[in-house]
Amino acid sequence: MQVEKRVSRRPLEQELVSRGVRMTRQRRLLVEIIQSAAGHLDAIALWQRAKEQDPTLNKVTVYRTLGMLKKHGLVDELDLMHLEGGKHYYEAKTTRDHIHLACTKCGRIQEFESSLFEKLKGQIERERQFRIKVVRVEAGGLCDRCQG
Amino acid sequence: MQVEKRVSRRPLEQELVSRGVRMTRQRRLLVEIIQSAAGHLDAIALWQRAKEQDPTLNKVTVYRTLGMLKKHGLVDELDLMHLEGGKHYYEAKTTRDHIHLACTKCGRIQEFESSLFEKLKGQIERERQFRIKVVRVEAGGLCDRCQG
DNA sequence: GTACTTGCAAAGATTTTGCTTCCAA
DNA sequence: TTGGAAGCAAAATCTTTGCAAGTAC
Repeated sequence: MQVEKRVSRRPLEQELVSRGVRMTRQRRLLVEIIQSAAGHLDAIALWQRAKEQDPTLNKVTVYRTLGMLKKHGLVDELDLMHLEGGKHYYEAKTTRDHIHLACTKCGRIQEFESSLFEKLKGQIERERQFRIKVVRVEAGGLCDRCQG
Repeated sequence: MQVEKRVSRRPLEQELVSRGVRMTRQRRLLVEIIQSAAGHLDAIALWQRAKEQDPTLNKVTVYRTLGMLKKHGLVDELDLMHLEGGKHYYEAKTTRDHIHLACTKCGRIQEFESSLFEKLKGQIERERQFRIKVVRVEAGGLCDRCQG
């Protein structure tokens, strides 16, 4: 199996600096919010939080920063089964991939880690000679609380 | 493990009729294209194919028909890692879920079936008491042809 | 100083909605 | 016949682009 490239555990800001990315006031703020966010943020939610601290920060800057982070593989982009519209959600990439379970009734998002998932990735890389850079697993259905 | 609800192997049209869905000329055509399509179609591509046979068919009807099929669980909605924009792709739902591998270099989409994937779904349902209605696995990376 | 980044406005892409007319059952 | 579906136009939602002014290194 391919050795998975690990994302540094250092804060995103340090990671970016070490990659030669210019750190602006705006990027510092956005990156800090993404890192400390409890849940999954979409671009507009991120923008709204950022504006509390920097009211001049433009929405476009949010999209550009997210694009930059995505290009560097430092955030994962999620759809969460499009529970509400076609927007995307972002989370800082951790060392271990996880599965998102989206309840179609209450909207709750759970995360799930599994060694089976790791094995599945290994199987894909081996059997198809496919080098996985990013993988997304999302399930929609009813969570334990929402069943009959 | 939960017993998976199986989609009938009958053509989509029959399936819809048996569910009491009104079959119009437009729906018959769209459903036939989706079923016989080789790859994964987005709404506009589906519309363009449909217009060849029925030039009056409106784009909105395509969106509404896809929404109806999705609601009935008869198609899967995919993003294919947003290789080209934010659109969605659709495929007729088969009895067995599969994983989509999207090559970020050449754009090729491969499908991958695995008993590990089935096991993983079982694990999720068991350990989280989560009743999976739809699940989507998409991996982005380099396919065998695009490495080295 | 210079190349990269931001803000602003505008455009682009995709999908949804309101309403009238039409048609399948 | 009658409730649901289609067509049309317009709007809503999410994201990207062009360009002038600003800023990190």
